[in-house]
Amino acid sequence: MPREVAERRDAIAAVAEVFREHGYAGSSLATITQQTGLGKGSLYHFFPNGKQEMAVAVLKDVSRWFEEHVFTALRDAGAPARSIEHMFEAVEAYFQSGERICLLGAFALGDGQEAFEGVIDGYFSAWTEALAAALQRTGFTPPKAAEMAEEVVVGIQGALVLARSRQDPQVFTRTLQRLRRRIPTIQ
Amino acid sequence: MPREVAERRDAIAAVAEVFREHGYAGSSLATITQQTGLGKGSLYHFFPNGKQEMAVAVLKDVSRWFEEHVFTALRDAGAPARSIEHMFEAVEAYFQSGERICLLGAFALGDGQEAFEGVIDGYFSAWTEALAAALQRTGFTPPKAAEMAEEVVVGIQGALVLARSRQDPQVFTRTLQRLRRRIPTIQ
DNA sequence: TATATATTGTACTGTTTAGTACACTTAAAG
DNA sequence: CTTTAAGTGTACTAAACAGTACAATATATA
Repeated sequence: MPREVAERRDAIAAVAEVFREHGYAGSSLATITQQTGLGKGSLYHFFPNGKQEMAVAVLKDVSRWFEEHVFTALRDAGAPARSIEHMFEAVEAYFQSGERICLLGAFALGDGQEAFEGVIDGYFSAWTEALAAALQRTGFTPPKAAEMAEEVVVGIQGALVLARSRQDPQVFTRTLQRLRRRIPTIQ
Repeated sequence: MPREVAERRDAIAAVAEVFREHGYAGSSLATITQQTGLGKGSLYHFFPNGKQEMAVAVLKDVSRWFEEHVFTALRDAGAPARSIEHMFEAVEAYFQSGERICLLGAFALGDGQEAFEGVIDGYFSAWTEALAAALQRTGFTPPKAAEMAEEVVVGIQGALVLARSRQDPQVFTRTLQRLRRRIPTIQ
């Protein structure tokens, strides 16, 4: 009866899209099976603890992606200006120029499942601190670098909220441009 | 059997708190009755179309509050700098210095119920445009005023996301201070 | 080909879901 | 005191819910 054999990795990516569209509480098992093509058998095979485990896996997966593709470069010793510009490009690509929301931000504002808190906090902490470190290496004092890092992460999250609210992705791309301009040491 | 008689206005405020805590899909009728103390009889008396009507009423109520207490003053002819400073104070009070989230932002990122889109878009449009008008009256050119208005609203929403994510309300108050400083014409 | 392990469909369970129906109670007005 | 309308509790329904159990199938290794 099974047509294809899937991997947990693919399952996570597929489930992520469902959560992105309907939120955590709004994604029923029925919705997830339909939209991913994975049956309950597969889902509970990969995620024995059910929906909550799916969500944690998805959030950790997003977090890991940013760690690998963005944060690590920001922390690296060389070329801070370049790693910051790379961050902006990666962010623009990841959020599809404002058409995609941030799952971690959405879950933070949504139902406050305690199980998600750690991952969400870790994600934003890692981002802010890695960016602050890079800004410091471009010449800013530690407090100024921390302030600017917070401003950038805040701006990105806020732009995603507004882009989705007004159904206007350009709010996001405009904001990224504005934030870039605000960092003189990377021009 | 009924102890007290309530009004629709009180019901909206009570239901709003439930949505704020659990999100739309995460708020079951059982949760709502428990947390508000209103029985199903009362709820369906005030909101005959059920949960969706409750949510629309709540969102419109928040929107109306901002219209009355913030946007109108921004659009008024006189004292733009004062109305902008008043906006920052009202916003800080309304969101309880970062401990409260924005329901409209949360619903925008959550399950994309089509019924909410209009209210959400209207809220953010009204805010951005009213603020831009006030900024223009302090001396900025129309495009510069529009850009700054967007920056402020984006910043506020992003700060609410981060404050909740990191369980650190000070992200919000810090951001408000930073945004204030960025508008030289109101100092 | 034989065996072991990973993966999957399906039928099932008990609970929770949103929403309905309606009798009842309260508060206000005459 | 009576009448009316607004507000309320409770019992109910049918559908949807998360999760379980398990036999059947696929894949890999030997």
